[in-house]
Amino acid sequence: MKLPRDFYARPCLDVARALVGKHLVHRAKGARRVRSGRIVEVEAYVHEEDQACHARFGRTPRASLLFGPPGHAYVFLIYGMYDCFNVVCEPEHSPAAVLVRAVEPDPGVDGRTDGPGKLCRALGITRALNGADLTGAQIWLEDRGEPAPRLAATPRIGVDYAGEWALKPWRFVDADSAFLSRRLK
DNA sequence: CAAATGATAGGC
DNA sequence: CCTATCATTTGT
Repeated sequence: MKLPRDFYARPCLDVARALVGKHLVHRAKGARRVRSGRIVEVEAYVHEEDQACHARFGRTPRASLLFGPPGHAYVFLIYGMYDCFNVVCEPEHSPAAVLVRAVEPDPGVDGRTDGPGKLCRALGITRALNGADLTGAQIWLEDRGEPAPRLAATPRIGVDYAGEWALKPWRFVDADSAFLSRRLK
């Protein structure tokens, strides 16, 4: 079942934990098949005070989506060549998002999906989807009724510049997955 | 370990 | 305007 808007209108850390084990599904415009994967790794980015969050500079043009209503895609370009897919959560005016860092590819998906840039490439997710409604027909998340995974939490990857915020254990993974962007310690 | 590659934000 | 930086990936 497709996750409803209510799912996203909760505290970011709750949404992040709940997303592990759900499936990210993309139907490219005009495509007859979807490309999807089971989420095994996410990170939470929580409010302006979180010095790793794009909302730390306030409501800039790029970050404005984070301040908008929940249940929308936030896709940005990183290092000039990779897209990163995020889910906007929490009520309007409360900037927060969950970055999807790795999925286990569902059948029919080509290419690796064990990293935020790689999964976007393999699923065909680009900045054209920035702002897309996740309750729509283009891109969404769904619960396939599978058992909840065993979760582990670690600090977030690649945010060393964020000082004490870099130490928060806000990366959540399926501890039993072989498709993580990095091994668990 | 360093290159690739371009949008973004803050500073001047 | 100018440029350092960046929620990464890949190859040496």
